[in-house]
Amino acid sequence: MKGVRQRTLQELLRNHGQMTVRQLAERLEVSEATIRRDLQELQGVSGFERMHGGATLSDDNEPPVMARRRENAAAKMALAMRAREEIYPGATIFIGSGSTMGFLAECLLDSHELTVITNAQNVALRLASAPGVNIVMTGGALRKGEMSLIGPITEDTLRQVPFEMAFMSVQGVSASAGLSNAFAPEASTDRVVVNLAPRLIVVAEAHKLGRVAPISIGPVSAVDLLVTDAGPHHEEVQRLAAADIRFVHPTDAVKV
Amino acid sequence: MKGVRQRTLQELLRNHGQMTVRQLAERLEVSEATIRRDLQELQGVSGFERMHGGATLSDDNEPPVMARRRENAAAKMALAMRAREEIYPGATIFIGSGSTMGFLAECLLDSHELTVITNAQNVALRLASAPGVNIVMTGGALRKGEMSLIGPITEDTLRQVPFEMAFMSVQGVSASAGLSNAFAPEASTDRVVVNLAPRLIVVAEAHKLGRVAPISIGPVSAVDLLVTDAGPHHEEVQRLAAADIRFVHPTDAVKV
DNA sequence: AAGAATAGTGCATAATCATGCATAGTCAAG
DNA sequence: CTTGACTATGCATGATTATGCACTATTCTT
Repeated sequence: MKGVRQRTLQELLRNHGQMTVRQLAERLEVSEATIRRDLQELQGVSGFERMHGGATLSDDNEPPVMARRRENAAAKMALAMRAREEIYPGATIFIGSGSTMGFLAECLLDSHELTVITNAQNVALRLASAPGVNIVMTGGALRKGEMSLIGPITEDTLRQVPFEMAFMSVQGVSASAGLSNAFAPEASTDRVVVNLAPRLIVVAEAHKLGRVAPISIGPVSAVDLLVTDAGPHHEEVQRLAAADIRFVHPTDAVKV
Repeated sequence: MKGVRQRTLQELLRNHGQMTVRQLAERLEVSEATIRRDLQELQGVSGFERMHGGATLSDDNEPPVMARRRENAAAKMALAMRAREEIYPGATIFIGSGSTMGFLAECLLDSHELTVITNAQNVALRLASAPGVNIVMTGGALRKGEMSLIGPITEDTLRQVPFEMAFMSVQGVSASAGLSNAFAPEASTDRVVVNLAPRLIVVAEAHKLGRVAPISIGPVSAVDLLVTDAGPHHEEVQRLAAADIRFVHPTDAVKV
């Protein structure tokens, strides 16, 4: 029954656009638990999104980075707002790609006399409506999922445009393995940023601490400030603290 | 129900343009507190703005280039479709900025093995959902109204990335004064494109023929093909024909 | 500046979710 | 057939999340 039911489920979703778990359970004459299991299995297979209460069709041409915007939005915004405090008027800063950096852009909408260099489309688009912000984009190949520009052209541009500090988010931050990312060409660009940044500020949600992605970007010692929502009891935070990394928490700053 | 409701909420806003918290609460059958929480979460996600009493679509920060999209859409699309015919599989092309170029991007969504170099955000965004199209953006300063990248960085990038043909639209095309644009920094970038393009295809609506904008971009002799919807009786068309410019009409090609 | 309307917040409750376990099918080998 | 391994499903449970209500803070109106 399973296969047939799941096929029907997708059909229903396509026709209705959105349905609650209850509706699906009634319509398909199975328990809600089963519907939930089905939805979990079909995650990512067929263009719909799971959400509390039900599921809805997802814009199929919406890049993943935009979808990730909705995940954990509050936490990301808190991190972004804390990161913003490091920026002073008149600064020239680099902002990397990722949904958290999109939130940072959001925080900067009413800045004055700020110059932002970025390789991220979502950042540039957001800031396009900020009258007081000057935007410079790096060139490069467009990585569609992330809406970021990467590759040799990006790196060349970065070397031509000096900046005072760089904000970036990464897949993994580990005291032993350093900063890491999953996708090689992107990691190469990130490495250039790490090398060029006079001051490097890494923003990482708690679950990224201790994680190690395939490609190394640089040592943790390159990090001048780590903005995270992991509490001081988090064991990776303690290891990072031992490695002399300064980190701050969204609500209160802690210097170690 | 949260997710489903929030999707509906966005739908409602898009349709009504503006709604009070109370209206939304009644329509969605939840308390006003819930609506407020929803609105807070959706802040910035889908172009609406929160305000005292409710929420309204925010179209004020819509860049002019997006607004111009709606003007004369049919004619622009016709021009874009004609321009597309010049593109062959495997080509590497440059596409400039402007709303007409946005339509050209639209036409290319299901191309295969195409590499597009562009300095226009609207073009890049549109093509981001085209699986068969490789996108390279030039770097540069973001000109917010046009959503285009201009300046020395853009020009440097252009010199580094060879392309086979360039599509651009300009403010003025005149047999005597050549190609012209209104904004100096942008014109400088355009001039580089004109110089670098092995084959230059200019797309111009009828009202641009004969017009002369303040800054010259290059001579008409640089144009390899002019795509326009002006009929052969148009007097500037006749002058251009006399200057040995090939031009084509959206529906039928005319070689002069 | 005062009053009214709207917004934000903490908390108790209700809804939804994930998971373990038992049962009922399903299929293949004997 | 029958047996046994495997899968699917429903139900119950504890955990998580969402919501409404009451209250306080803020913002608008006059």
